[in-house]
Amino acid sequence: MAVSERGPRERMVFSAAQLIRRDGVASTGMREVAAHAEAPRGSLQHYFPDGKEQLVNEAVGWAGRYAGKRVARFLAALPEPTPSGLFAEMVRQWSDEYEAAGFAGGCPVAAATVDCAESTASTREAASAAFSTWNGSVARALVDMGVPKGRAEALATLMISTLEGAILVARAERDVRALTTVSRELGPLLDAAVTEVG
Amino acid sequence: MAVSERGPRERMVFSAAQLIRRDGVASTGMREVAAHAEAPRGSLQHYFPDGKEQLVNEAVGWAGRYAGKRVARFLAALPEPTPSGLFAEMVRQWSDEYEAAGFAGGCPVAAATVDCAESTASTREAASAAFSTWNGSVARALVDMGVPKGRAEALATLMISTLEGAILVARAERDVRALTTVSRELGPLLDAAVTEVG
DNA sequence: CGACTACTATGACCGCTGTCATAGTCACAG
DNA sequence: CTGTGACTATGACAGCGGTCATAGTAGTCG
Repeated sequence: MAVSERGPRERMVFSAAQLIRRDGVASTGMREVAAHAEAPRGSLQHYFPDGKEQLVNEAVGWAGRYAGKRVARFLAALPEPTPSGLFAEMVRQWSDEYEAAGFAGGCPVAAATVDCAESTASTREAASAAFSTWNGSVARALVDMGVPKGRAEALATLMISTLEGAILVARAERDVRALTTVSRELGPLLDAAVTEVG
Repeated sequence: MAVSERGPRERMVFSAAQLIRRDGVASTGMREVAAHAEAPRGSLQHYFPDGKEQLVNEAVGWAGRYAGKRVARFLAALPEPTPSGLFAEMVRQWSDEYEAAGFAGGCPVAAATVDCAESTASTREAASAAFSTWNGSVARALVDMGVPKGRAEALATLMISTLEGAILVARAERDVRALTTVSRELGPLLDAAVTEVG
């Protein structure tokens, strides 16, 4: 974790995302974020004058953009891109992390949704935007593989929903079983969407 | 919400589940639970001597058993039980609630996992047990429909993961789109598991 | 009656939270 | 030098969190 790179502001956003994904929004303190980012406490009110809400929203936005960009990298890593291959990569990112580093963290967007959907409108909107960004990336990738546009949007939603749920179950069970299972079971359905046209 | 029925202890567990699913574990106060259950504050330490942790764990356990029992009721409501029909009912429970009462609440087990998986071991175990109970119910139903046992377990995990994720996305977007989408897209795959054998 | 248990009722405590106020440092412009 | 902006550094504050201590009531058993 190259925390020392980049400016203190970005470090704090990044640290916030990390801590939120581990402990949830409510249990993550501002002081804790500053300490984790090795940033001065006073910088919090300087860079984030709207307080915790602003910091959390930026962390969620960052996570959404990160997930979107990952899709492109997954595609590049695949010898020949297929929907099931993409989904397997998306899932593998998580199972790899869990097996290598333990089940400490989940998805920060999910955490923000659970903790803030009803209490903090702006954060709910940030989470919605994050899912939308991510969904767009995945759908675009599917279209490039030959899936019709409307169907691609639907399958992207299915992939993201299933992945999010499997992350949740895996973390509760401290076992990657759910992740490997959904990857295996969903694969054929996804590939069928491209072959059925050709 | 027939809160006044049953004893105060059960009411508090029930109220805890309701508040947790709306605001998350960390943002739900003990005093708030007592007030919501119209129970005396002093009863908290009487019925739950191990404090919040115990109350949360019981709420999670209650939710798991509730979800398990719902499966049987869904089956009874179906003219002829099919995997896709069961999944559609499970999803519909949520989309109906969201359309009728708004997007205030998510799944309490998901909330407990997000907020406590890393911080509170016993709650993580309770969540794991809840998922296991639920998974068992769904898998058993699939077996009764003619799905081979091993496959039934896997499909149950897929159904639950997908549903949990779709709940999350729907709540963030304040739109049942994700729910209806996954129900439609996953249906054929689920039914294929029973017909492919016969 | 007394005793004992189940449950209720409050008040106090400490720790932590997000936020604000104030003052300080530092680099650089005029 | 003065000043001006960006950033840092603390201290204080009010509010709320879960928990403990203590005392009270109600009902029941012996």
